[in-house]
Amino acid sequence: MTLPAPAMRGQILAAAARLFGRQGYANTTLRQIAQAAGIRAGSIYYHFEGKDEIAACVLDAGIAAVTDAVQQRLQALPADADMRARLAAAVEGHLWGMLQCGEFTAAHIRIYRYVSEAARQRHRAIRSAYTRLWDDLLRQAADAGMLRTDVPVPMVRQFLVGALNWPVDWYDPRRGGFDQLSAQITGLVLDGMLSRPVRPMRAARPAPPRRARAERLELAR
Amino acid sequence: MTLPAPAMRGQILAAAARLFGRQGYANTTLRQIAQAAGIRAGSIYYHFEGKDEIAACVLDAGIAAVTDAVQQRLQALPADADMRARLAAAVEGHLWGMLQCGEFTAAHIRIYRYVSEAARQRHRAIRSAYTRLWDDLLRQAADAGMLRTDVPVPMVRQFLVGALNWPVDWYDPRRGGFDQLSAQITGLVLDGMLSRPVRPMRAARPAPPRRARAERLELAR
DNA sequence: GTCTATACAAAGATAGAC
DNA sequence: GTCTATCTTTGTATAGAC
Repeated sequence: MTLPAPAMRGQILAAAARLFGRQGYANTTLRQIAQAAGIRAGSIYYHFEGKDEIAACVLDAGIAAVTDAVQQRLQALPADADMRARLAAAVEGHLWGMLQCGEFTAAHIRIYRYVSEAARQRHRAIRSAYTRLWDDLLRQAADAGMLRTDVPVPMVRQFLVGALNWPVDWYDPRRGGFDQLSAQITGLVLDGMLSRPVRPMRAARPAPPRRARAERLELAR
Repeated sequence: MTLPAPAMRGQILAAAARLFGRQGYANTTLRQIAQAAGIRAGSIYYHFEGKDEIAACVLDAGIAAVTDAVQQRLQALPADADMRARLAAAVEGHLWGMLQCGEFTAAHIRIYRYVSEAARQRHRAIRSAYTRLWDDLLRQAADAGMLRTDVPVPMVRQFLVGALNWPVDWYDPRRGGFDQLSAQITGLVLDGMLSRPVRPMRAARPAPPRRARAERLELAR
C-alpha cells in the first residue's frame, strides 16, 4: 500500500519538521526522518534532492503557517478596528500559527541559523515577505502615534517577533489554554510587565471569528 | 613556545564558544576548534575528556557572565532604589553580560538545547541558580505590587529572559551604542511597545557606576 | 604538551534490483 | 516508489612517537 508521491512528500516533511524541532538540524539524520515516515533512507531521494531541499521546504512551511494566521486575524477585524486591536490580532495570529498550526514553525525557529546557506537562500524570499508584513503594520502604528518613539520600527519588529518566538520553548497547553496565553503575551508586549494602575485593563479581546481558509482574502503583495 | 596548560584550556574554550555561537554545536568539529586554538585535534584530549566536557564548560561560562553582570548592577544600586530601578538594573546587567562579556553567552543560548543530555546535566545547577535569581527578583516586584497580576511570575521570567536573549541575533554595536540599546530594551520590556501619553518618560537612568569585580559582594546563596 | 597516524562509527548520497 | 547494498566523507576518539 504505497502512498501516492505527493502524500509521501508531505509525510516526509512532517516527520522532518518534528525531528528538526526537537533535535536540531544537524542532529537529525535522513535515516531517522525516513523511519518516522515509514520508509527507508534511500527512498527519500525519490522525493527530494537531499537534506537541503527538505530543510528549505520545512522553513517555507513554517513561515507560511504564521503568515496565514496573522493575515487571517487581521482581515477578520472590523474595518474600524484601532491600531491596538490590529497589533493584538497580529500578535495572536503569530502565536496561533506558531503553537497550534504545527511543528513547522517550531522547526523554523530552531534550525534557521544552522541549515546550509543554499537552503537559507532558497527560503529567503518568503521569509522577507513576513518581515515586511510586520514592518508595514508597525509603520502604520508608528504613523498613528501609537508606538513609543525611542525605538526605531525595525528594531521593534526584531525584538517583538523574537520575543513572540520563545513560547515554543515552554508553552504547555495542559495548563492554561491558548487563549489565556495569547492574552498574557499580548499584554506583556503591548503594555510591558509592570502593573499600570491607570490602565483600563480591558479584559481579553473577544476571540476573533475564525474564518475558513478559502474565505480569506488574497495576500496583499 | 607551547602554552601552559591552563592557558591553552582557556584558548580552546574561547575558540569553541565562538564557533558554537556561529555554527551551532553539531556543526562545529573538534578539528575546527583545534585549528582556531592553534593546535591539532588530537591535542584537545590532553585538556578535555571530549566534546561534551567542552560544551559543559562553555555553558557554565555563559551563565557565569550574565550572573556576574546582573548581580554587579543590582548591588551597585543605592539601598533605597525602588523596584523599577532594580528591574531595570537587572535587565541591563543581563544585556551587558550577554553582549559585551563575550561569546560564551551567545554560545549558551544557541547550543543549550542541542548538547548531549550528559553535558546539560553537568551544567544544570549553575543554570538553575540564574533562574532562581530572576524568580526571586520578580517575586519581590510582585509582592511590592509592581508586576501585572494576570501573568504568573515564572511565566514572566520565561518570557522576559527569552526576550532579552534575542538581541544577540541582531545587535550591531556600530549603530547605537550599548547604553542606547539597553535603554530601549528596558523600556520595551517594562512599559511595552505602545506609546504611553501619561508615562513620565523619565529619560534613561544614569549609567550605574561600574564597580571592580573584586569589590562586589558575595553571592546571596 | 603536542604531534602523526589511525581506528571506528555514522552521516549523506548513489546504483540498480524489484 | 521503495528496497538493499554500498560508496565516500567526515566526525570523535585513541595510541604511541617525540
